[in-house]
Amino acid sequence: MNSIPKETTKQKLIKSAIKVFAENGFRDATVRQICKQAGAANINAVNYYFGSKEQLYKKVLSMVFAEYDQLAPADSPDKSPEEQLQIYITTFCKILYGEGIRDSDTNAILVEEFTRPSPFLEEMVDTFNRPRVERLLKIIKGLLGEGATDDMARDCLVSVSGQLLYYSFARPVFLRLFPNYFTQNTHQQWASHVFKFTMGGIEAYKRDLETKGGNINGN
Amino acid sequence: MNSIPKETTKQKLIKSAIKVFAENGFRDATVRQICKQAGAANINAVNYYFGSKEQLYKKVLSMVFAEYDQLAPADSPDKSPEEQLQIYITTFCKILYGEGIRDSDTNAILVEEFTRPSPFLEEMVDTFNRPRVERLLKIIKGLLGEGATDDMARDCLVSVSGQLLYYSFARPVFLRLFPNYFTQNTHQQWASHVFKFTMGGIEAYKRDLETKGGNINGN
DNA sequence: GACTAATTAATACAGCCGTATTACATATCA
DNA sequence: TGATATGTAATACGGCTGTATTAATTAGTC
Repeated sequence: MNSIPKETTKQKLIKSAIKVFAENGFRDATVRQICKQAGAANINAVNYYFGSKEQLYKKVLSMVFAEYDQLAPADSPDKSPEEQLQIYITTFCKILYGEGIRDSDTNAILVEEFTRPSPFLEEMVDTFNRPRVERLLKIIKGLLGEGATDDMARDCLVSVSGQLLYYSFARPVFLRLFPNYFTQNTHQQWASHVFKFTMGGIEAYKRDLETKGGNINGN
Repeated sequence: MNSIPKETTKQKLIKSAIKVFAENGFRDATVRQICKQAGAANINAVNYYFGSKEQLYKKVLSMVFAEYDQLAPADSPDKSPEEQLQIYITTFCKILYGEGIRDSDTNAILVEEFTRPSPFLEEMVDTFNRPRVERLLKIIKGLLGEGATDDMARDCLVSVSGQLLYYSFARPVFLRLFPNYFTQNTHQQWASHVFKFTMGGIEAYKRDLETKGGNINGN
């Protein structure tokens, strides 16, 4: 009894759905394809277990976001802002590009959702992204030091996010330009570059703040 | 005679196609929608003038890339590397986010192509992106100074591109996090931030190169 | 005007889509 | 065992897709 934790049809469907949604996006993925890839499951399986294609997608989406959330860096208020930033960047690179900067299905779903959002995105952003963003904003503001404005911190945050997400979004183009990159570089290397580069960018603001004193016109 | 430069049906179809492809992507755009939006044009119009939906898309794509290429910053070898970088960043921000950081149809098509490439992307990259990338690589290498490796320049290039492209890719998420941003900020402000931040990042490498001397292990 | 080419319009068609319906098989448990 | 819930399978349906075909209309040229 309880011999093999046999994978249920429902689980197989979700697994298959992640793959098919990743490859084709929500609109172009078909329930027939999902059922077929899930094994012997009949065309009707998606509607039987999830009600509709849309509800299955919502299920998959929340799982993907939750998975990312679980991997997100833990809060470590005892460490210095610099260390916290480093942890943040490193962890994020590992999440996105871990195991040899590979294509990941969950990543593809997130990219699709970012660029062509479904009605569920806003809810996901509020639940998962916002808390992390606010934490990172605080870290960056701490690094900028006295006189730093919220706008400065936000711009620097975008600079960090842009660097971190670049390969997620522009991989095909980048691969055409630098075909060997992913065979020769690891996500750790990229993390260490982003950290160094970002600290340099923040330093530039700090120097400005120090020389200009309380000057309010940052830009 | 020659009174009004009346817009031909073909032109109207292309205009309409840009809009519909931008809104729905190649796969989900329908020729019926394109023809309808082009005015009185019949369902058959796309096939009559372009042969197929795919060939119309290819036409649109090459026009979009060509338009971007035309707007790209001109080479200015008389200027300092720093000025050249600034021109590059400023011009690019204007291309992507000009006229008040708005959504642009051509931009949406490019994003779709970047994240879910069609068979035509590689050709486009070779023709349009590669020359600009190589030019920017040289500028960055010049800024990094002696001892800079190609890999360093490439990483810095990605840092710049990531910052420049962020809003193109992640606009919906960003808007949810900072709803007022685009009403209060201009592309010039973003350009000046990216330039400052990037120069800081490059400075960080320079400092390393100077203190470490000929040390080959950059990271 | 008359003939021809170019364009526009109206349908037709096969194919795929998500979903609903119905029938069948297999567990569950009194 | 037999009744009942649960899962699986086969098929049907209306709707939309890209494209092809055919007919009607317009523009251009002698």
